[in-house]
Amino acid sequence: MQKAAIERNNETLAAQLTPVGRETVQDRVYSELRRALIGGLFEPSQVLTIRGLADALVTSTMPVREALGRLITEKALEALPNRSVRVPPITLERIDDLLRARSLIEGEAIALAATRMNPRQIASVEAMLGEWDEMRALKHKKDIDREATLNQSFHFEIYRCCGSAVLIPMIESLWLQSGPCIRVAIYAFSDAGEVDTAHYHRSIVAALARQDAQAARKALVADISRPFAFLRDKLQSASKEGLRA
Amino acid sequence: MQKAAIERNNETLAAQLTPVGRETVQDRVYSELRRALIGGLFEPSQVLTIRGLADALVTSTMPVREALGRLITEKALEALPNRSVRVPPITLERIDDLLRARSLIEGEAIALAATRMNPRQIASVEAMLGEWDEMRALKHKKDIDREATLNQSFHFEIYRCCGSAVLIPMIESLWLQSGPCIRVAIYAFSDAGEVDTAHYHRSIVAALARQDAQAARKALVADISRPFAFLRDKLQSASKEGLRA
DNA sequence: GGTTTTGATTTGTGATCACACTTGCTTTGA
DNA sequence: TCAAAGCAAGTGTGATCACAAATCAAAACC
Repeated sequence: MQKAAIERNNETLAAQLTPVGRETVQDRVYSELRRALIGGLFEPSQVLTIRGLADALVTSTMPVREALGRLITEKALEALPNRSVRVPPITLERIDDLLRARSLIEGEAIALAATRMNPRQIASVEAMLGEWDEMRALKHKKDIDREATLNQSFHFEIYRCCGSAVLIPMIESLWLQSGPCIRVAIYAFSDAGEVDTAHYHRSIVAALARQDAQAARKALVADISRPFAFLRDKLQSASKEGLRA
Repeated sequence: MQKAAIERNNETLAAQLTPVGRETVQDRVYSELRRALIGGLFEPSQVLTIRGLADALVTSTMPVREALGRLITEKALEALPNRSVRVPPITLERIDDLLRARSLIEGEAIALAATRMNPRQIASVEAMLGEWDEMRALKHKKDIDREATLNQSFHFEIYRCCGSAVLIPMIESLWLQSGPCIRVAIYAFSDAGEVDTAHYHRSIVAALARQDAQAARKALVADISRPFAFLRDKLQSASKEGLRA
């Protein structure tokens, strides 16, 4: 009965070894596709094939088809009547629709978070703000991927504080759906000249710091509206071009 | 070159034959599981196995596992660390969380619908109200399944008018998540004596008829709050019981 | 020459198998 | 007597195969 000794031994082992995790291949495929979608690696209307992705990800078709199915149910991808799957095309209605839904739900999440964040959590997002300036000062823009990742962390760090296990997955789904749209807007942005994204984030943090839920909601809506509005204008003028041609 | 003749022939055929559809087995499994979930055929915390469901549905495991994966991503089911899957258990926090999300999103949807419904659509949901009374008068209650189905049709008939392709799938996901909870509340309801659900629906329709978005939202929130509040009380007293025992 | 038909290739779907992990029970050993 | 080891049934995951539907290109046809 050396129970205590064994227990102690296990503890030292646990301290030395790093957990190897139990992620399935399907989970990795799913995460990777999510990352690609939010990061805008796929273009709107692009068709994806199971075997093509399986080859690219160096797995068999099985994990890929299940991951695709999951992405289709959360509307991150679209199943065509041909049974092929593509990333949803951009339309004016869809842009307005996504913006409205995001304003509603992310606005609610941040309003909740504003009343629940403790000083520790506020300091954490404030620190991200600083990290941001740093990156922005170092290399003046063009590191779009890094900036997008940081932006995502910033938002979800806040949303996590809303304490709702129901709202957060919905927000993730919305980001997944708007990812491809946003990305084309961002690229157009960086060509059209820099914009002051930092300003919006600063006013969000300020509102959170003084627990002003309505101000936080307002600042957030302004923040997420910007790329959508830009994309909207771009699409409208493009459709006018098309009409003229 | 009898193109026109062939075309005409095809048209007459199309008029005589009813479309057989192209639904896959996986789609049918998914729909069936959705129906079961919303209808409350599965109990909260119940564990589901792939092979068990495949046997019950008389298919192979393949369509079932893909359908389960989809239901897990929309939080209608829950993946345990053991890799087994169960319908999510009911907790107080989850009840409040679901009610808040549903009030927010379905409230927004009905507010949008209120400004967009045409007389034809309003007449349609009004007719459902009548159908309801009819059923209710014929066999006084106890036909819970029929009533739940009618309730679902009533709500989604309205939501469809909001014109948002983004909000509606989210609402479906929320119904899927709250299905098992609601069902235990409904059963408890029908034991605890009848309640006037018709009253709420009537005031919803009245608000819609006069295009009063805020009144519609308020009436809807009152409607969906009722079973949640009931369940909440039931759970609280039960936990007190458990504490005492 | 333009349209239809045919055939080859690609793709999604469902079934089945192999393997690893979990779980519950029995057996073993102190 | 009771905890630990061992065993057996059950379960999820990934790979592979068979098949039907879709796609595309060349060939045949009027």
